[in-house]
Amino acid sequence: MTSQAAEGPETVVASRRSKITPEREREFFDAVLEQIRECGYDSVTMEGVAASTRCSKSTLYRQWKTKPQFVAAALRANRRVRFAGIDTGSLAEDLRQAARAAGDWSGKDTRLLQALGHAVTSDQELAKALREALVHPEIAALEEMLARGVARGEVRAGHPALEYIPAMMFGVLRVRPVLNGQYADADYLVRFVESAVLPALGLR
Amino acid sequence: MTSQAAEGPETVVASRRSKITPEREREFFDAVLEQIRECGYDSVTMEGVAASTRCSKSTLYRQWKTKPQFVAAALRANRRVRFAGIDTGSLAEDLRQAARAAGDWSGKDTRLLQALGHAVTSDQELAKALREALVHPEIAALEEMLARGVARGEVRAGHPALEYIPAMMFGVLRVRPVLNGQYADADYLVRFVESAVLPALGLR
DNA sequence: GTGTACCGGTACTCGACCGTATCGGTACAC
DNA sequence: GTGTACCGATACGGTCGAGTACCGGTACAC
Repeated sequence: MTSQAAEGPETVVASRRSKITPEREREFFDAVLEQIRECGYDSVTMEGVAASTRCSKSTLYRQWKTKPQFVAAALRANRRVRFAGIDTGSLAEDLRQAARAAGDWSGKDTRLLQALGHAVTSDQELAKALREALVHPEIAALEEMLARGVARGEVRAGHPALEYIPAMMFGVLRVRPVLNGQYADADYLVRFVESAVLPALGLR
Repeated sequence: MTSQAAEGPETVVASRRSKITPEREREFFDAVLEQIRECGYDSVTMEGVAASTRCSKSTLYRQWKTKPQFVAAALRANRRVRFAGIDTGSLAEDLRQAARAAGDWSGKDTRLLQALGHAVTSDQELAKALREALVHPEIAALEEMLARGVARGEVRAGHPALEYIPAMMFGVLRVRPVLNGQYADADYLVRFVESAVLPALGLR
């Protein structure tokens, strides 16, 4: 519904939806994601989002049929690879930089992932959106790093630890709050890379 | 209210609450935890628990004042150390057995942790109960293993990876579903210990 | 047998939110 | 300037669950 293409006589549809600019849309998306982080998925209401963005509930329902669809759209719009473009020529340094980059976003992303973690078990589209927005891109970037390291001969191909590096990075990021009561910051993650990830790979 | 002590003339209060036996209580607790795993914390209703255990809402509210208190009580009653008593005399083998034990409970605990993960941010008592039921005991057991390994000289005291082992184990357990779409079973975790944890500690 | 305390059932109030409908206002198209 | 389409506001009916109140039944104490 966001932009039900075709069928418009000949003028492009985009010109019709005059009011909701992409910037305005971002406000809606930012608002809903922030409310999810703060109150959890279930507690987020369309009314709340409407109120906090000073728009009307009708406006939201005109654009998105249901809450999960709305949230999924927000996630897709939020897609962005945290550590894309990291390529220092050294796997160890790549991983350190990835850790730093992840640490800078840790709080926001962790809370979002946590808040949505259960909702996705009951909504396929939401699950897909979450994976494509917050999980897959980062995993793919990590795997590329590792592949480059292998290609350069820094790590033997088929090294058993390779398979677990993404899970380790993500996992530590994810559970630190519940273990230590604080989000994993860049320092913590870099030290983790130095102390556990690199040794596991036989690096350094 | 569960047992508002004192003041009873002289007969012990326990004899007064004749009907709800400890076994019956366990039914309530099991039911609510199961519903949390399935539907998430927010979606669990006292009505639902009452219905599924064929008791009255009044009965639940007589024992526990609010939903979070009820859930917290259920968690406390559920406390149990998954890998207590593991002590093979070898750190590597201890960790392997811990991985196996964790894998056997992976699905249940992971779902519970996930479902409650966000609710705890808004209820202190619930957070404490969750930590004491599912997190701290396991962490403590892990740290004991590690301490024994250090004491036996298998790992140098102050080894930098030591600090991260619990987070690694828990983290991998926790994020596997979102990365691979399946819970971490015993095999996966044992291979993880072999491939990443032990090498990180310089073992094996 | 009598009393008591708690159980299970039902009905209730109250508040929150969903999703819809209605309406006046306004930017933009032409 | 006129028309149109969408915005924001508000109001409404419907649902659902929290928590409370009441009530009849029953196990157990004595």
